[in-house]
Amino acid sequence: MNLPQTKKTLKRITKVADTLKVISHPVRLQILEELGLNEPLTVSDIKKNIGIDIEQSMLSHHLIKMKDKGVLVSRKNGKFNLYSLSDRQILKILD
Amino acid sequence: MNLPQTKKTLKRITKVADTLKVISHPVRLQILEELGLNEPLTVSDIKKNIGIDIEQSMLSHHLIKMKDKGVLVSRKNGKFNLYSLSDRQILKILD
DNA sequence: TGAATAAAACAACATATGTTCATATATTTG
DNA sequence: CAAATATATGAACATATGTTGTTTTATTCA
Repeated sequence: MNLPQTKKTLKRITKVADTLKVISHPVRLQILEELGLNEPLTVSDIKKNIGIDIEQSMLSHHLIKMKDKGVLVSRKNGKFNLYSLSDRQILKILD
Repeated sequence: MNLPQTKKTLKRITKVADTLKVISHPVRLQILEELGLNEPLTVSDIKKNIGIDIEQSMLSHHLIKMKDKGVLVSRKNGKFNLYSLSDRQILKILD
């Protein structure tokens, strides 16, 4: 393999770094994977679905951080908060 | 886009997380990009080539961390240390 | 209305990470 | 051999991040 490459600006590279940084965590990757299979999902559904047992508040923190960085989006529906991927391209990284 | 996905084991996901974590830094991404264009490179070449002005020891730290996590490999040639990517697939992430 | 549910917010702390600076090691070369 | 060059190592510190536990806020529903 030999990808053609244009050099990226520092700004663009910093953006990539920020995105990677916020998903570089086992729980967060599992959240992404879960949303890759089924989208959108409520916080409680994600809690149920991902393999790990995790505190509600911890999960909420993870979700909000990823939302802050633009990896996830959410919309409210009654008392539920539905999360989804803002760009499914990110799933490629899981390989 | 709709990628077919098999759920990954926690171990595998943790491995991915570790790899992403160690490259989630603007300088490190630029190192990868540089090695993507021209490989292998000495530490001093990398220092010259990447856009940012960076301390020698800092650069060394970055390189060694990425090497520790298996992202880079290095071999010695005289007083030079030649670094290269251990898997060029990683370059895909830069997009 | 008040209990129950869903989720966010906040505070406190521990650990990890990035950074700087100073020093050490290895190799080449005059 | 001494000086110069290339790179790694290590200590010290600041900042960022993950984690836990507790408390709010919003919403539904009996």
